[in-house]
Amino acid sequence: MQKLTAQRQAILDIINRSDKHWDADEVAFALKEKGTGIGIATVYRGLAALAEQGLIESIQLADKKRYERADKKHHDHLICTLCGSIEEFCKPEIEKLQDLVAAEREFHIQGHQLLLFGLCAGCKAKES
Amino acid sequence: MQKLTAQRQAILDIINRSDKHWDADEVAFALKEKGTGIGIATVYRGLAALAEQGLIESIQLADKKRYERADKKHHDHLICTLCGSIEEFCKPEIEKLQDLVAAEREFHIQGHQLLLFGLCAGCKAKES
DNA sequence: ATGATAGTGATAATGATTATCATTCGTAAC
DNA sequence: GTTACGAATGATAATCATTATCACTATCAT
Repeated sequence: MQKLTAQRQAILDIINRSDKHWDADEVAFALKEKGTGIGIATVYRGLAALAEQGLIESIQLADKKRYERADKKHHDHLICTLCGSIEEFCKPEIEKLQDLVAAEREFHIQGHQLLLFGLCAGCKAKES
Repeated sequence: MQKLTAQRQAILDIINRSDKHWDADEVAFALKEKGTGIGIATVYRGLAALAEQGLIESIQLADKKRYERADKKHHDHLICTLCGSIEEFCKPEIEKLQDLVAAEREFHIQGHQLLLFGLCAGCKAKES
């Protein structure tokens, strides 16, 4: 019942063209620049729909949601508390341990989110 | 420079008396019930101050922040997407792997947050 | 006492997100 | 082809957690 309309394809296209982690405003701005102006409410609905269909990934930060391409390996995020940059990492061993924990509790995992906060290499250097 | 005022002690007392994960409104309501009415802005400031001092722990959920006692072992959370219940778990092995990842990237970890979403045992049973 | 500093509380403001609602699109049935 | 229905759109209002403002108060050191 969820449709992949022209607007949603435009949103998907924007997100698939880069490795950025986009928020709704950035997507709306990029669309405006491309000439494809889309109402901000439609951008929000489109992002939610695309994420629900698994066509994009979402991560929930403290202040807002961000979206990224889904066509890459699952990964988690390192977030620099100084410059706001977002790095990605992949540790299947962590996921295995998560599954173990869930099994012990008879908990059925639908998803997870692991965020590491701190200073990226660049900001760490500047700090000293 | 951060002071532990009477209001903040009242907030701390509320949180230390249970294993709940409190949001600001719940704390304000509990204080009102206790007869210690405190302005909502003061509750927010108090929670932030106490968390900064390490006297309570905070976890950032999608919609709001919640606070809990700090006087127990570090742990992460299992969140039921149906009933909203929050369970806790502890897996030091996961933390070790996180440190490993950070070391590889020359990233300096200040904190982390691991949330597992899914169905708790109770809701899983009801689902079938 | 006198500042200096931080905290308080009522309330306004912020900012991301969601709801509303009239209109439009796409498709399936007639 | 026209009709009908469900979903989507877009402008805008509303929501809701949180933060800022500001006048006032408490605390503490000189």
